[in-house]
Amino acid sequence: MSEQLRSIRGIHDGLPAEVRRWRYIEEVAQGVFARYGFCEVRLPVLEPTALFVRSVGSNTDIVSKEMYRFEDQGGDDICLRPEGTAGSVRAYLQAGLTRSGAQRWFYIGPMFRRERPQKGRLRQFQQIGAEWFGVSGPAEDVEILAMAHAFLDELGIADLTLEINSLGCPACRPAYRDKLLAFLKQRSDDLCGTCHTRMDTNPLRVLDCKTASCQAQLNDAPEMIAHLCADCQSHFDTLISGLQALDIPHRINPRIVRGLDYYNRTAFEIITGKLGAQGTVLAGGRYDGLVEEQGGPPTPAIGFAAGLERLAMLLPEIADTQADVAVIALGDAVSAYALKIADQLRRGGCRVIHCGGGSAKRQFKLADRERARFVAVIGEDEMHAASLRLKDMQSGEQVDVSVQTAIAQCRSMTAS
RNA sequence: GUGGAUGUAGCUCAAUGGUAGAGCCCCGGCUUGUGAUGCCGGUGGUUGUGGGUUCGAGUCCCAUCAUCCACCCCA
Repeated sequence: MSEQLRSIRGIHDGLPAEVRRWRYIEEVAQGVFARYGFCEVRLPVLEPTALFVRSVGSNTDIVSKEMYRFEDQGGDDICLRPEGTAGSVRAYLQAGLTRSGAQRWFYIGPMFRRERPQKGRLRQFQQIGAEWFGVSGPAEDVEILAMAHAFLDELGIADLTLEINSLGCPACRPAYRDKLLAFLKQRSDDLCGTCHTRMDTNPLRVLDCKTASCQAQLNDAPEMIAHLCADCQSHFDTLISGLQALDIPHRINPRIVRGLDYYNRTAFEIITGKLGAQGTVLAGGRYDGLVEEQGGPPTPAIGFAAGLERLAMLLPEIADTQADVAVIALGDAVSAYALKIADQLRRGGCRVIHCGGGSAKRQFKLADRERARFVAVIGEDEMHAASLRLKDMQSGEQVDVSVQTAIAQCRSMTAS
C-alpha cells in the first residue's frame, strides 16, 4: 500500500459515481447547445507550445509557469493544452473556414495546468467550451450568454450569479490603462506586494485584489467601464438591454478582469459561493483580435468555458442504474441454460446481472445488494420446463413464466 | 511557488511513551431452492515513507511524500 503506484498529483480518476454526474452534464450541454446551432468539435490535447505563447500570452501564469511542456523524440516543443480557445482558433484557420460563414463550435475535454491542487482546482480538469467565430454584434454576445444561462439553468444549479463587464478595445484601453496606472502609482505605498508586481505585469488585476487594505485604496479607482470609446459603449449598452429583454439576471462588475491576454470588450463570469475560493464555474468573453493574431483575416469571435468538475460538485449524487433482472442458477447442471436465459433477457432489452452460481442464499444476497427489480431463479425443474421462476423482489411474489413473458414483465415494470 | 491542517484495516474513527481496537463494508455459516432485520464466525495493518530520541514510538523530534484548505492564479 505504501509503495502502491498512485495517479499523478492533482490528476484524479473518474470513478462511476463521478462519471454519472459528468455524463449528465455533458448530455444537458449537448442538448442545449444544439438548440443554439452549435456543433461539437474534438481537438488535439497536444499542441505546439508556440500556439499558447502567442495566443494566451507569454506573460500569463498559465503559459509562463503552468504548462506541461516538453520536447518530444523528434525535438518538437509541444505541450498539453492548458485551455481550449487557442486550439479552436488554430483549427478554424487550418481548416480554411474563414470564408465559410459563422462557425458555432463546442467541445468537451481535458485541459492541463500544473498548479497547486485545491478544492475545485485540478491539474487535469475538463472544460465544456463554446466558441463562435465571425460574429461581432452585441446580439451574439447576448445569445451566447443566454446559452450559458440556459445550460446552467437546465442543470438545475441554484444560486449562481452572472457578472459582466467590458474590457474595452485597442482604441480605448491603452488610455484607460495609463490613467489607472497613474492612480495606482499615487497610492503605491499602501498597496500589497503582489499588487506591485501586478502593476508591471497586468495593472487591471490590481482591481480585484482580495487584500482588504488594497481594496480600501481602490474605492474611487477609475474603471474601464467609465472610459469606453463610443463603439464599445454602445456595444455594451445593447448587450445589457438584451440581457434585460431575456430576463437573464446579471450584475455589472467593473472589477472583472480576465487573465488571458486575448479578451476584449465583453467579459463575464458565472460564480457560485459554494466552492470556496474557486467559485468561478463558467467564464468567457470576446476575443476579436485573436484570429488575426494567429495569421488569419480579421475575425471577431466570442466564447466561454465551464469547468466540468466544478459543476459536478454542485450536483447531487446520481443514483446508479439498477438491474432489471438478476439471474440465479441453482446447481452446475443448469449453468449453461442460465447463461442462455441471461443472454435472451438482454437481447430482449433488459439490464441483467448474472449472480455466478453458488448457494441460493449467496446469490439472493447479491441480487439484493445490486437492487435488482426481479430475480430469475433457474434450477433443474425450470430447465426441463423451458421456463424460469420470476420473483418480484419488492412484493416477494414469484411465478413460473417463459423468457418472453419475463421480458414483457420486466419492461412494463421498469418502463414507468 | 508560499503558508496552515491532516495521514492508523477497503471506509469512518479509537488507542495516559508499555501486547494496535471498534463500527460499517467484504467473505462464510445459522440443516443444503429464496434476499433486506437478527445471531455466530472469518479475512484484512511493517500505524504514509525514511531517519532520530528512548530499555521501549501509532504516540516525542527532523525530513520527505500525499491529501485537504488558503494565498497566487483560474474553469
